[in-house]
Amino acid sequence: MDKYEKVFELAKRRGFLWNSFELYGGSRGFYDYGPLGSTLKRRIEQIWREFYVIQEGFMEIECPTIGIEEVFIASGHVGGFSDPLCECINCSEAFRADHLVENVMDAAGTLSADALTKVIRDYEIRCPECGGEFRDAYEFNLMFKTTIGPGTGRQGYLRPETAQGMFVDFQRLSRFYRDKLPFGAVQIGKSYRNEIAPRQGVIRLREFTQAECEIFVDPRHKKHPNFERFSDKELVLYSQEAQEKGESFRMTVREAVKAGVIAHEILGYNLALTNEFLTKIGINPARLRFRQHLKDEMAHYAIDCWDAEIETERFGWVEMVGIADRTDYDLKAHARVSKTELYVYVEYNEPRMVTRFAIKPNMGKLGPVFKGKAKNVADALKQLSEEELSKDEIKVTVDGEELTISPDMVSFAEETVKVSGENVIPHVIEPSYGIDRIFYGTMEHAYDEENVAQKAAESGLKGMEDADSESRAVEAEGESDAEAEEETRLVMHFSSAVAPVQVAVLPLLTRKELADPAKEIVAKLREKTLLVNYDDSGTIGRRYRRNDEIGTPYSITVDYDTLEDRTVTIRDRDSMRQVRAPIIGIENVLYELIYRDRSFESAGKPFNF
RNA sequence: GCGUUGAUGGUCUAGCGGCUAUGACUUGGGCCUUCCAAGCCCAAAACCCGGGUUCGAAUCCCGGUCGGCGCACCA
Repeated sequence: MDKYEKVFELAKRRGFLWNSFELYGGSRGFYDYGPLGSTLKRRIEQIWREFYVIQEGFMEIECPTIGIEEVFIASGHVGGFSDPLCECINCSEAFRADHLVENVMDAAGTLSADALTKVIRDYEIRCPECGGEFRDAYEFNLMFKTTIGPGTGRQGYLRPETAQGMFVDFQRLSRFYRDKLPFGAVQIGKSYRNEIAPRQGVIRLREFTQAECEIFVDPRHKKHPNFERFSDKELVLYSQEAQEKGESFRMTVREAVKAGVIAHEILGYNLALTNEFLTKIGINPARLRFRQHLKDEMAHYAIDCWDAEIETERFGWVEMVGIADRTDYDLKAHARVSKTELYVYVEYNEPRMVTRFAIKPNMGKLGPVFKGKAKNVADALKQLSEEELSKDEIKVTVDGEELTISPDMVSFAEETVKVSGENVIPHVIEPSYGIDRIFYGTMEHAYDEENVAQKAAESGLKGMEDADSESRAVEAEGESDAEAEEETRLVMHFSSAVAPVQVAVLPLLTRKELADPAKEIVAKLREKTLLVNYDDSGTIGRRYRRNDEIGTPYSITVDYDTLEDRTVTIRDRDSMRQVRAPIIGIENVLYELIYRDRSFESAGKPFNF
């Protein structure tokens, strides 16, 4: 069993992840989040909100998961989010049609499926596997199609990314932020891609959750006002150059921007922010790096793009977050298709006096002469130079017809006007998070198997060595060849910021006199909105193990001393140490342990070590 | 999508033509005055789906679904 299998086994068993539609045999590319999984995922998302919405101030919006066709025509997904495929008649192997004709054609990637079919026929291209002939090439679009409304309805698509919603709402957002750059918006939600072959569990799904942020910035000033916050932060960078050598390096954000490794401050700031986020939710910083997209891998419109990748045991380095400078590509595309200008008016610090050549066609005279064409004539006149306008007979060409205009029909002059600003199409900086992958990464990086005896010795726990040697003696008597099996415990080292259960409350024995105070404590903790698990089933050791497995950071145990002095023990998951603390105020102590980084030793008097 | 390989309680697994399908862990109820799996009593729980061969199929054959791996794909 490799780590992926172990993590999945635990995830399934403990209610983190289940295959969807299992009752009916399942369907690839879909997963259910179980009770603990949903909670863990929501807590990850909530921390994301704290970063982007609360700290950065990019408000959250929510758009439909179904989009109308125009949106994806503009975004390029209708035309470009597909690949031309071609299958062999003989062996049914599928190939990229454009790859097949690459050797005989230039720009094969731009050809339609029909054109590709023709090229394949003309050049008699055969299957590289078996030499068979090919069927016609066809486009396989990765978007789920649907119909809006009854009958033939209107063509709709399930969104393949949440980003388009922010672009489509650009004008409203700009207004909301009082037309002042920079501003941004985020969206957390489901997106859909009809993957040809989903694999690797939750790494590639057909329905998945994205957390995307679109930051609209002034293209001329890509400095970050708060750059100092992270400028001295060291990141592990795997730049284009570094990839050639195959070795990543550490560098501060400031240096990286200065050296041109990272394109600009805003991108650098956002890389550091992502680093902060991933580390906070429990990604191992030693297995986290930022990889720059290679030139041919980057979208043609992007200036620079970095993926936050984490190392997993089975899949190697996996992309978790993409952080790109998408320039003005998206806004321009939507402007073109919607025939609406999308820009922000940016005022100058000082109004500028601009001298320009102004042409004023005299519509009162042009109108009667040219009737319906007058407007076009006026437009044509505006294109002329001063020299051409100074002639006795001015000639313009309208709809292929050469017309002569007398000089009194148009006036022109140099004029000086005050210009106080200009229209700017913002550039978009986009951090885009794959929540499901991050969820898996959090699980894998939290997963650990520990030798209990060793752990107990490290933490200086009393009484456990005895128990251990006793059991060994029993085994040795029973079976001569039995190796003294070392006890291991499965433990999820979730950060208490994301742990789906924060405190377990355990009566030492299932007896009313212990259960009552335990339930009292549960109520107090819940009042502090802590996530509490009450568990009275099985021996105390078993319950500690159970909670280790789901990553509960703290366990409170009620024993018979509790009845004497109203104190309980608090156990720390990672060290397995315990302290004794009074029930009064226990909810505040736990709250501080979880949210205020209070040290465990300060929570009470040492117990059993 | 192609090839390959697998699918047995919640989990891992034995069985590979023949009565009520193996075992472990887990789980539920109870016992237990004391803190880190394997204490005691009791209980619950499985042959992926559909066809075929056969007197008889978890077991053999075919198809499907799902999982692993390889190829292809991954805006």
